[in-house]
Amino acid sequence: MYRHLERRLAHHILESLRRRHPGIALPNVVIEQPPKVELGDFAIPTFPFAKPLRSAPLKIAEAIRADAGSIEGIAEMQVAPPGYLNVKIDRAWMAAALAADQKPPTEVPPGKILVEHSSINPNKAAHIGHLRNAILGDTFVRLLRYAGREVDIQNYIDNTGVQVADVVVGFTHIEKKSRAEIEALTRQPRFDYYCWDLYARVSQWYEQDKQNLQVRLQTLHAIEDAFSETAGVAELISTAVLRRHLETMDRLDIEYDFLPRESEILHLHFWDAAFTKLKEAGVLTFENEGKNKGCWVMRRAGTGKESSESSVVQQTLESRPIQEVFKEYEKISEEDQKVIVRSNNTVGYVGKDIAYHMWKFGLLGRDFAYRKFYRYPNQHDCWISATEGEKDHPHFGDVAEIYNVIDARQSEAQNTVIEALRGLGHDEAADNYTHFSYEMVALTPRCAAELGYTLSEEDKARSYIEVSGRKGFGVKADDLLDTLIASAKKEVDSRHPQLTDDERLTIATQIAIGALRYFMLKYTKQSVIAFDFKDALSFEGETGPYAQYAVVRATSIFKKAALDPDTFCRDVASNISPADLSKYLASETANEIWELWLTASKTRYVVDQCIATTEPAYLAKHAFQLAQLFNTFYHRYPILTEPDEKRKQFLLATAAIVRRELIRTLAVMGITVPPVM
RNA sequence: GCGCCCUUAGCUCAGUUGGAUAGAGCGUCUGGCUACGAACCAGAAGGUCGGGAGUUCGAAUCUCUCAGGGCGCACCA
Repeated sequence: MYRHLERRLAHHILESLRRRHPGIALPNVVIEQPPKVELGDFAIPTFPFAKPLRSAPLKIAEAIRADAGSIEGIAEMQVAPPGYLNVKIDRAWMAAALAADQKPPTEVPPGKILVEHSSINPNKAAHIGHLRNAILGDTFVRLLRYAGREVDIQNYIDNTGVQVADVVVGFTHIEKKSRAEIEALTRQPRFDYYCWDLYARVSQWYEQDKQNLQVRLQTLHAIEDAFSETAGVAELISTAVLRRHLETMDRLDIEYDFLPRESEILHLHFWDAAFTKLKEAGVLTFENEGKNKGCWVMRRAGTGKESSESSVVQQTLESRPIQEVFKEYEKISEEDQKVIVRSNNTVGYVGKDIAYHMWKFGLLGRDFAYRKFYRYPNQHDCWISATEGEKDHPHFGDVAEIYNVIDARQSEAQNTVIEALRGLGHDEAADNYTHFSYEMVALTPRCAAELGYTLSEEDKARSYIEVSGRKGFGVKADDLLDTLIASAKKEVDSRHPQLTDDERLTIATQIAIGALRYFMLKYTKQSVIAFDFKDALSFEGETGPYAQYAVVRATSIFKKAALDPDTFCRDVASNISPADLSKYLASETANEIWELWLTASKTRYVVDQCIATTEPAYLAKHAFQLAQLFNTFYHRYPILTEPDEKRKQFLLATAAIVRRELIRTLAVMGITVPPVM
């Protein structure tokens, strides 16, 4: 409703200016927030209009005000020096709309969206870096769904790469385990932890003797042959670890719809189909000389295509033979080449990714086979790719837009895939391809020391240290969750000894997840998170539990009043007359409470902003702001002891609406609220 | 060397398309619980927004430049 009103206002102002000054090109109407609520709810700077209209900002503001007439939902406009038009919302009107939970009609763009996130190598336990990815991705999915979009969630599984090969080497060459022994191990709890340690040992083993790297190459090669014994072992291990990843993420209420695997991209010959098209379109060129001799290469993204393009134009104008110019244009300098097909005819990661993304947009002409892989406790099925699958399955792929939640280090590879699509003539697909890029999670030197790693003097001076799966250096996702739950449990135990242990554990788990998810969302994507247990385990201040606590407080008011907060909330619109809303919100002293209503009305506005900027952190800020305003309100206005019955109803309504919006906001972040805490 | 990102309070970070007195959390200090639960609230101290130049009525925000830091730039994924 807030967003709706803002748009209506912008439109109205622009129209009125156009009427007054026909034929003059006008800049966009900027609408922002005045620094204080007393001044108004929207502020329109009129400076940008001064030049085109040849008039003073204050005069323009005055003219707009005079022309405005009445706008539904707007109470009044005031001109403020040096050149603002401050607009006040009709508080009772807005509050009534919010109380009735009115949602203005919005047009949902057509087409399905595919969000790819997590994509953890299935060779070891998930760590905090993977948590950031999954939480960002899952929250973005929830944002899109809140906005009414249809979304498929995919988790790409690289089950034939070096990382899986390394663990296979560990089992078969270092531990010399038989297939049966490995199979028995996969049934042990937290098999992924076992692999975590083994993976680190394999890396050491390679370092001990470079000859050992030969084993890796052989293993890698053997895995690609679907019928080999090694491929069977790799499949066994990667599937078991994958299952563990799904379990870990399910603890955070993160689910997937489909798990496309690299093995199927290989075995179903996705690449062959893509390769043909890429050659035809001239995206790939064959190198006859230089260091990439015998390879099929393409131009690396962002490597000066524009300059060569303009030089082509230049040279064409000089009327050189077109073939010669074309040849020069095609020629990519060695350092700008990205090898897609190696000289031994095997295809690299980027090539497979191009094929996979053609499939995503329905441009490949091939499809996976599907079978059910994992059923969540809520009965939702997660499907996995297969060479031969089940007859009935959901339709995946062939979508209108995609978002790939992948860390910033891979942006060049991502852009190369986008350029490949563009080179194939699929500009629309390329435009609808978003690399949802975020920075990594590192450890503070203190945290690293706590984990028992000895640091160099250089490392100690850094503000953060990168985690390394290869060194087994990092914080495992399940360990962090366990620590968080134990820490929350201790608090809950002391606060609610009357509850059963099960109840306390459930509450502690909700708090732990709230803390973790909020922690991962409060930082903007481009900020490297320097992880520290002290910050992550905090339940005070700008944290998830702070926001959860605000809801619990609101709930407890209704409990004490013997009211059901949800039904009360539903009936608010009919229980309180617009006259009363107006009376209690319009007075000069009501600014504080109005600010609470106003903020509560912005949930959808913030959601749209998060989607448009692919930045979920704004939602975390919104939740915190709402909780903070509510806590102040809670402290300042005792509700149950309010003698004026009508005012009491109004205060209860305020609590009910804020509670509703806060619960919704937290839900989009994947955070639930316990009944008590 | 080329490309992308970052530099805001003691620490960790916000600051939407340039707009009114640059904000929050933590930490420090001072207060507030016989309660709609203090996982909270009120208050104080703390900033030449890395340096410099430019564009603009107006710059933390845009441009250039310098300094410092991070990450990419494999016939790895």
